[in-house]
Amino acid sequence: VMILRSRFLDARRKRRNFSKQASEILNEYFYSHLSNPYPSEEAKEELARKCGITVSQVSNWFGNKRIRYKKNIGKAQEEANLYAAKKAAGASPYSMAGPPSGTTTPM
Amino acid sequence: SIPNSLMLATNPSGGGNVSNGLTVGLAHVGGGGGLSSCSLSTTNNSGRTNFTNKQLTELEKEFHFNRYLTRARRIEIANTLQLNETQVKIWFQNRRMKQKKRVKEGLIPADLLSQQH
DNA sequence: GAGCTATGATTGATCGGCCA
DNA sequence: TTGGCCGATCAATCATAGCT
Repeated sequence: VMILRSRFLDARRKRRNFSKQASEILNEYFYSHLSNPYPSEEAKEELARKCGITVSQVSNWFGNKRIRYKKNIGKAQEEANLYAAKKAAGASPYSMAGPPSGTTTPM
Repeated sequence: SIPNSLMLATNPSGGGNVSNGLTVGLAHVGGGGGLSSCSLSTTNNSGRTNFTNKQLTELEKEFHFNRYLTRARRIEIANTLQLNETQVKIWFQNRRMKQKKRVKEGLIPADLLSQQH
């Protein structure tokens, strides 16, 4: 693991956490599409635009989210419930076009 | 009936890292001093190869010379770097995708995609 | 400031689809 | 039918952000 490689200018070193609003938008989409958390290219573009990040960043976010959700479903369940409740309350200021296809108990 | 569910680690377009038989070079991630300047790559427990700095440098050099490899050149590079043909092929494939992504994000000039030596 | 967790990015490798 | 490439994704890991 001492592989240092020539990554001195690795972008990872300059990362910034996404804004809270962006995270809300992404999580909202993720948890409302739990049965198929794979946004299309178009959906990614829309998410990127709404979040103020790049499509690649949206892809990275979903890639990380899917893996980490799987690794700790129990912990994530809490978050899932949170977004499920938000959705149920209709308080979705960041709604996306297109039909949600998720439930809270898939995966 | 839920092909795209994350359940059971299935996904729509493949992926996944079912450990394969790739075991080029040393078959273990050295604990302490394994600096990447060593010429032999190492493979971790998940089957992922850790290319050495030397291997990466040579691959990059070759890529900048030509984004696509002929079969003959691939074999040559594989032998030189002590990697197998598939690893070299996949590395170039991933490298092209990486370059494409960077061009798309405006990080590097688009004309690189059409350069051919 | 140390220690630990959360999180965005990178990358070797896999999978399905397409094409010569 | 075969092999290479593309596009998307996985999974592990890196490096930093952020909280205690």
